[in-house]
Amino acid sequence: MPATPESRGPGAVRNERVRLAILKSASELLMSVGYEHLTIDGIARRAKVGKPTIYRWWNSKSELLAECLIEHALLPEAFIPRDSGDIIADISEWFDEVIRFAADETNTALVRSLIAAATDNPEIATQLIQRLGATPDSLTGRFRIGVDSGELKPGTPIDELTEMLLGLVIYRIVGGIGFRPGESAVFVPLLLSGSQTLR
Amino acid sequence: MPATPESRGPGAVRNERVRLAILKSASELLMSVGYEHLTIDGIARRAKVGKPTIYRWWNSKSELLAECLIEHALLPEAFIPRDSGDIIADISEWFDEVIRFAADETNTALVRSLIAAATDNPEIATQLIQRLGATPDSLTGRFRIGVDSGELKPGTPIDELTEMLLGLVIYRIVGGIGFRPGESAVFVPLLLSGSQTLR
Amino acid sequence: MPATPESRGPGAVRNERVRLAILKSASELLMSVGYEHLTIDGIARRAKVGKPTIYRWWNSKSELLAECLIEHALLPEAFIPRDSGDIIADISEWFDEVIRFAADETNTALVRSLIAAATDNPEIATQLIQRLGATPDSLTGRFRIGVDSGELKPGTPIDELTEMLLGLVIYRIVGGIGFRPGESAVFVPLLLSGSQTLR
Amino acid sequence: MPATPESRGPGAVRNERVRLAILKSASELLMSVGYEHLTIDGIARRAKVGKPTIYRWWNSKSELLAECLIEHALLPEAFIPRDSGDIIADISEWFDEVIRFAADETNTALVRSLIAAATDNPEIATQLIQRLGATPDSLTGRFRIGVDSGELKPGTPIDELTEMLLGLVIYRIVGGIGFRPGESAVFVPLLLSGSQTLR
DNA sequence: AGCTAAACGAGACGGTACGTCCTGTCTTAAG
DNA sequence: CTTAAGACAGGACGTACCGTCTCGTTTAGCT
Repeated sequence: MPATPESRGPGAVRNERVRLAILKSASELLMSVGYEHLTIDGIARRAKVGKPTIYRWWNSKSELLAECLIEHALLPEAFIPRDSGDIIADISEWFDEVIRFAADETNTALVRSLIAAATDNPEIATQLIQRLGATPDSLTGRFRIGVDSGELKPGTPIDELTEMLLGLVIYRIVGGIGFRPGESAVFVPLLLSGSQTLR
Repeated sequence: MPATPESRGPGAVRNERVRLAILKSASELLMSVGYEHLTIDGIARRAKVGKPTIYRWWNSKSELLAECLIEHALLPEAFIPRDSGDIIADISEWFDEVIRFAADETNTALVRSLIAAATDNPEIATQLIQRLGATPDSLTGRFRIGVDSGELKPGTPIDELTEMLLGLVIYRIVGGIGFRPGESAVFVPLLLSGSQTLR
Repeated sequence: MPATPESRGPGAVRNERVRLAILKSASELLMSVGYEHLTIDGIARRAKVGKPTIYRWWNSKSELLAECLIEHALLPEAFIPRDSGDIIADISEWFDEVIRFAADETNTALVRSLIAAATDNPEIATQLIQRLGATPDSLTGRFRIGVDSGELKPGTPIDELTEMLLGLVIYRIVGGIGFRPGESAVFVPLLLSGSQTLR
Repeated sequence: MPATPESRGPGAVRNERVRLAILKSASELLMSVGYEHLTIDGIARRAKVGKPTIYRWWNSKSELLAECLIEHALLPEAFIPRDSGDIIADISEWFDEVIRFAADETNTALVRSLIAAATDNPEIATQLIQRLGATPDSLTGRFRIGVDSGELKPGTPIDELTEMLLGLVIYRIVGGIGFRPGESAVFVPLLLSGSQTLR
């Protein structure tokens, strides 16, 4: 059982270097072999760490991966829409960035792995969609701004818009469908047309 | 790959009873233990079949599951929208049916397992989304009818509408978010508002 | 169960070509892979024969090998001592021939395999020792002649002499010890000195 | 290959209890089912041990059996001739003891199994013949004493005498011939007559 | 010449064991 | 008390054979 950070007795303290080596190894292995073939043994070997050290701090592979996400060892950059005042343009730009990201097969394999992992750990699901855009300072936030500034009608269901957009991304990645450049021109107006105010 | 059915030389023929027993066992076990804990050994034991018999016909767990889907041993009923002439009502009804289905935790666990499986077998992805509604005689078809009958504007991006709707379903199931009854009243108009014709 | 030879009704008769192909394959495989790795599947494959055809006529691997020995498909030549009138010379010559045979590693491997097979089939043991020399027209026979002609004392235990000589050969082959050329000059006098008559 | 005992770094040390349980199980199973039906799975099950634990320390069934012999888990008692001053009597007594041992069908089955095993592992051959008598403190040794004390002629080929005697034993056991009580009276004088000194 | 039953090739099948890999727990020695 | 190393029980992996069982096809004797 891990000691609580505060009232610590004698003895060595948790070694941060070790913790980071484990997160790094886990991330690298996930990217190279995928979730199915990711093993604790492999992570321990690569991190030059004893297996029990991993089990001491994490209860499962997916818990470890969740921490990788939280620590930005995986998916280091998030996708944040600009605020130019033109919501269609900004969301389209966000979408194009996602398309560019997904054009790299390594990235889609990684996200697929994370979706598989999310399947048995809600924390990973949460982290993953936040990283893709479901946060107050990303997609959701931009929609909020749109409502507040009058670009979008009052009462526009912001969370639902976000969910449909991210759902689409996940759908395409799981389905192995890929994106065509320029698709933002189809999706974004389709989704927002009913919510825009007439100017 | 074994000989094609037509040009058969000598030798015993594939035993259909055995094939069905395996599909049945695989389906039942997937539902009861989930993809992570689904084992070939377990399937063989439950089907009272030798392990090599499974490997003779399928190369992997996921290939076997794909055939389960194709043979309707898994997700036996599909979701097919009605055509009442009112597309909002029909799609909402479809959505409500999905919500009812997802209200059962067993079902969401099953779909989650299938999404995990789809992660390393595109065939499963294809089958899964078809079963949920991405076919010409289901969601996609109903949108098509809507366009043909004039309910929806000409040029409405039918496939994209389908993808967003199914993406949303997958998003919610992966994320473990669940649905609230009546949500169709939010999503369906949101999605279709821009595509409807004025009457 | 094969029909009794007498009361045969209609129907195809046992195919001699097939029988010989099986014996040949079994012999060749035994020589190339050894008893441990000899498989019925392999024999059937090599003989281009169905497995049940083998099981129809033989109940076990070792039974099949026994027939290989009987049919001289294995160890085709036997070791037969000459009768020059000088028993020491003749038995030594026999021994030297055995040494020459055992100098070939393939042969010792084969005999080792046969000893292993003899371990669970007495028929193979019988055939093997007969082929090496335990028959009335081989080693045993030559000893008999020696007694009859007065070279050896009356009452000399012929079978026991044979057993010790063959036992030695088996001992050396099992033990992987091998023979040194000229060893007959040690063994044969050692064994026979007490049984010779004074001339 | 695990680290040499001296230069040990960290890590749990080999568990002796486990090692002995495996040797014991292997020995018992060999005696009860024979070499042909001896399985690693069975040994592991009976020893309540994981299969990989066996493979960690032994590369094959026969290597494991060799260690059983070395550790006296198999054939615990050796056959050691007395030294009464009368070599014929002593070797005959040794032989009678072997006959008594071979009268038990369990024992001959065991030795047959070991001969089969020796067939693909020279170490087993070595151990087996040592246990039967080919050591300086057993049969070979008694012959040596005979030479030194003048009972046997100087230059008597000691090793060859041993080989013929043990070869005979193996011959009989492989051939399933068995011994008749009192046979020592035939064999021992036959073998030694030419080597005895006249007193 | 036609019939029929056996033998045959091919190969599916239920099983058992293989030897490997991984899991999660444990033990040891070093710091 | 933490850590690296690694032994351990357990269990699933995917493969190789076993011996039995269908299949269709071929073949040889009998009618």
